[in-house]
Amino acid sequence: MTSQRASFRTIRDELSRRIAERIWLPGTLIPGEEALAEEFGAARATVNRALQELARAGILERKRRAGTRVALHPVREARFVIPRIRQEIEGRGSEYQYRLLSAEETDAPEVICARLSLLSKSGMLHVRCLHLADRVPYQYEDRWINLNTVPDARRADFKSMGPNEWLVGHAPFSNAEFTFMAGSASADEASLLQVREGDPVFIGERITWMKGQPITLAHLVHPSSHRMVTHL
Amino acid sequence: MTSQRASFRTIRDELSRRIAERIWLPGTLIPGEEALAEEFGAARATVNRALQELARAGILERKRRAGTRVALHPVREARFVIPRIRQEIEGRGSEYQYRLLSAEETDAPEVICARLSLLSKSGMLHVRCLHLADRVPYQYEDRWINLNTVPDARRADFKSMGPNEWLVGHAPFSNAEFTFMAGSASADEASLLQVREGDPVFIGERITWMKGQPITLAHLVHPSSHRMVTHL
DNA sequence: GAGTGGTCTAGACCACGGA
DNA sequence: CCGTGGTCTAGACCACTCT
Repeated sequence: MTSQRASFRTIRDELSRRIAERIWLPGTLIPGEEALAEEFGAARATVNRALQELARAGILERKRRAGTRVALHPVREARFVIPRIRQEIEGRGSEYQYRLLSAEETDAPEVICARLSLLSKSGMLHVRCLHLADRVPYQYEDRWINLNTVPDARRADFKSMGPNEWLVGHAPFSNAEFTFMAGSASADEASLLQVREGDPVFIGERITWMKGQPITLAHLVHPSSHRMVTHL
Repeated sequence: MTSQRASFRTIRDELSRRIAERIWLPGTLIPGEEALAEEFGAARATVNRALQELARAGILERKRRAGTRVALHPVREARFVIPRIRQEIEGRGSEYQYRLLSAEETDAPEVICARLSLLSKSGMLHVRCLHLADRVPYQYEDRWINLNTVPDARRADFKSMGPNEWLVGHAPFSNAEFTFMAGSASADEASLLQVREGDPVFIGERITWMKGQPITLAHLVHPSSHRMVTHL
């Protein structure tokens, strides 16, 4: 018996409760949309929306003809926000500062070409900069921008605005890959981040594409005090 | 002119295209649902679904009365799968091995209590184990389980099954926090992971709750060769 | 108050894929 | 084949919020 008026939210939460409280065990075939619609006194479309949300969250598995089952091996996903460095820092109430270290058009080394699946190593813009929070080094950014895809970047002024900030405003991406890892600070990175050489660093790498054309590869290095936190 | 038959997918993609190709610039107020429905020859509900998906993805911002705008500061999110270690390793075609190092009921140290907001330090199960891929250390797991929330864990046998595997089957969580960071291998961790003491390690920490009750805190340490990858 | 998005309904047809 | 989920429609009412 559910006293609440029908709504995809209440239905979703009630079904979610039945799964969490193990009334429906993993692997159980749950009633069809029609049956649930009748039970909750709702339209099938409403039940459908509730079920789709749970399926998207990974706690239900739906197949035509076979029906809907409680996921046996819930492949749960979490989300993390793709931070824009200025917002990230200012959002915590810290003062954001930016320092351009270098920006030059040059040939890309082998590693970079390979990482971006580039045929030609020319027409690349190499930008290095530092982001600070409350005057303390927060992130060192080493970025390659593909001028063949984003020719406008040649005229961009990275003295006052970080390349990420410029890119979100001028070159939207359709596709991205994020990699996170741990590494050791090189001599350069150490002096910029004010840590000792060889100290652990948290590294994020992003590659973005627009319709299959690589836009940019960003190598983002944080001191080991950095935390990347997300909730589910 | 859109030649495709109306469907929330085609509408979504077409709107997405207009934004990506800067036909609608960030901040633009786009036509209302009714108008779009007419343009695409679809019902308003169909347009609504397309718009909702784009809003959820962060590229549109919708407000009642104010209409729908192209997001100025697209707060984009990416998803990552919460891996179950066995699947993660076997999914790459590697052989999974598991080794229990210790499991004992003991008082939790201050740090752990604080992290879990626990009032009492008793009734905690401390489990340490190692996960290997192709006989190479892959992850060292140091976990605290709250027996007050999950009393059944006392009778669990962690000799053949990792605590994560046991928990997903016996104690679903309603809420979780994930933290990722870089650190240095302690002497213990170094010998277990077969790296040198002080070498960088990639650390993941998860805390899970069931209805506000803390279930477990897992501290997961990977050698620095580890990569966490996700796409958008 | 009024305009916009948010949700629900009843009915319909379609597509997939298991039996 | 045919039952199940996937999607669409036309219409309706509601909720929020800007003016």
